[in-house]
Amino acid sequence: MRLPLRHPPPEHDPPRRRCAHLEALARAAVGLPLGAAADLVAPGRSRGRHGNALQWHLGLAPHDADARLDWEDRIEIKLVSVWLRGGAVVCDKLKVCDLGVDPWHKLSNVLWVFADRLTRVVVASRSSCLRGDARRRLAVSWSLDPHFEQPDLFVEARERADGTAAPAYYLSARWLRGEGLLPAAGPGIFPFDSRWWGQTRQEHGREPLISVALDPGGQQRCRRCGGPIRFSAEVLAADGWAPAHHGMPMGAQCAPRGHVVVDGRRLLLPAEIPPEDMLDALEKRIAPDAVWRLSERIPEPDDHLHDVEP
DNA sequence: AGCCACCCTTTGATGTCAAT
DNA sequence: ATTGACATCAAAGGGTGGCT
Repeated sequence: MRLPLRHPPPEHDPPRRRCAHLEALARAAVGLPLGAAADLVAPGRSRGRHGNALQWHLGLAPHDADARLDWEDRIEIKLVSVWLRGGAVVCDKLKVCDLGVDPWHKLSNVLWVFADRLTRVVVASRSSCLRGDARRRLAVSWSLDPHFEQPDLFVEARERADGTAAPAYYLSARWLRGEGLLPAAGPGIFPFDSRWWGQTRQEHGREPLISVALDPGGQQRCRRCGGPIRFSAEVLAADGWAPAHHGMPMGAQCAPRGHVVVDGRRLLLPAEIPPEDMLDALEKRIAPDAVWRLSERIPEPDDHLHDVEP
């Protein structure tokens, strides 16, 4: 059920906020797999676990929902899952905040971080400030009928048996595409087959494990346990990834899981982290106490450039 | 016992093609 | 050329399963 917005749009542009430290971290995050950190900071299938993992990598505490902006109360950080459909990059609608919080403030200065839906590897980041025409375009949502006129910012309430609801602000997927925020198709963004993913996860109770195919020929040794992995070379060539069959012997980590291979040549590797560290994290070949944190590997600049208008 | 930054089903839009 | 049956595709929106 869609409801009217509670907060009217602002009539003036918000100040533009930036932080050189956050920008450096965002640049370095491209190519970073979030799965290993998610296992560390969030329980198995909790919602938003990869967003929590990103916050942790940026040096923040995995945050709870409140009205303050994530980064020094100046910049909101939003993780958006993306995948390839029909050759184009797409995403889902995105929750902004609960109905009690002003969404215009949340969206005033945002660092968007995009992660591939299949691999949970960060593929791009960009900053936005809701100013000028962008602000006026979104402000139109205030006067549109929430049901019939498809506003890009809307309130959605969930009817429950007891009549209560937890309404929240959402941004439409159309808005992210229309504003040109989504990254272009390129390395690291794979097609996603939600049917196969959902079925496989249901069969095994957990998300499938990823292996990187360095030789696209159709079989290789598992780098976690040494067991054989087989997959269709044709599917790998066509889609960049393929369902995989892990034969015996199988290690304790591999046995209870479904398996996927992704084409190593189509991965997006990080610029500031050694590729072998990236592959260790992507394939979950890393002990919980050894998971490295991006913020500890990226030096903090002396000047965060808070007061400079770019 | 609630809760929910997911993901699947439904619905509507668009494309294809053969019969008039 | 026009129409309608049928197939295919993507966006909307809400239910549900596993979490705290």
